Amino acid sequence: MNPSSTFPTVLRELLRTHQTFLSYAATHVHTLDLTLPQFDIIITLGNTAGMTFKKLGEETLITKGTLTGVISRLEEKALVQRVASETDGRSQIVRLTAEGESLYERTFPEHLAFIYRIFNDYSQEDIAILEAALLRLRNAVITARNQDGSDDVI
Amino acid sequence: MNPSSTFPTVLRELLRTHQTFLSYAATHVHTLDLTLPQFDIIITLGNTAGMTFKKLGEETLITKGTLTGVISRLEEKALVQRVASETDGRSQIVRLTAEGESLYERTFPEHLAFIYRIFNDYSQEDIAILEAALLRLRNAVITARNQDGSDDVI
DNA sequence: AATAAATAGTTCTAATGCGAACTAAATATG
DNA sequence: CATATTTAGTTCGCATTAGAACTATTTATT
Repeated sequence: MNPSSTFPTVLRELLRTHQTFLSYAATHVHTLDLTLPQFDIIITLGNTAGMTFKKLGEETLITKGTLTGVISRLEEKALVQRVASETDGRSQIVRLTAEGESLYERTFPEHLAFIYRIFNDYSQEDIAILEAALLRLRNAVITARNQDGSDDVI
Repeated sequence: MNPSSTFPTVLRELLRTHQTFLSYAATHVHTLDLTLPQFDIIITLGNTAGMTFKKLGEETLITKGTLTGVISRLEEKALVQRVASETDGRSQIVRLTAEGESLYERTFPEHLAFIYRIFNDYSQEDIAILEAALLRLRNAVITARNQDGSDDVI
């Protein structure tokens, strides 16, 4: 339809929106001297007793290879700590230190307020529409992927 | 609403959808021995007489610092070339080599077909709704950013 | 014209990001 | 029980990614 667009327009819009949002979120997080993935870990661990790398990766969408490095840097900042799992010798539990908890308590509310400012003009229904549109697109991608001649349908 | 979610749910969904789409697109592009940004450059330059780094960055959403490296790797693969601009001594024109053109001609249609498979079940109206939802979100982020006590409203 | 400010690319640093290979531990299977 | 397979994290290689500092050139200002 639009010969000048490289990806179909709607997908380019997805990338653009994603990028704009990340850049917005980063402006707040960087004031805390943290990267976006690092802060994502902090708020994911907030109000929990900690979780395994596997669970943490699933929650934050960070792959395990990357996660090792992110956690190590947070450990150097003394915001999280690794604890060996008592039930599974392979597992490490990651949890906030006292300092990490304190950071979380102090910054999460303002972060949430910062993010929610985006939705000032949204009604509950507007948000539902947006979320449904995104979910549908994601499911459409998954469907396309699974039709890709491969049999690994999960 | 959902206390276990770190970012508001809808934004987490944006990240998830974005990631799922990129991963899908990459499965095709990697068969060409190219990264996603590299292929993005190829298809952006396809059917053009080339463009400056600045324009190319705007089209592909790749920042200039990153772009230098991506273009250099494509140049090593002999798919693009840098040509000094005749009108502006600061500018470089990037354009496809004959080999790059050939790659583009050969792979772009199949890439498009691969991508369009996502929208198999979408009507034109569905796509319009999705695009409008994404655009609205992006504009909402931009609005929030510009209200951030800063005056740099563009 | 001379200087100041803006622009185009490059270079650099630190941190993801993905995928593959690797180690150690747990589970499945015989 | 012994072996094979799976799983959890780590490590490594390569390529982005953003952002800041830098160079060369162009445009604005006076």
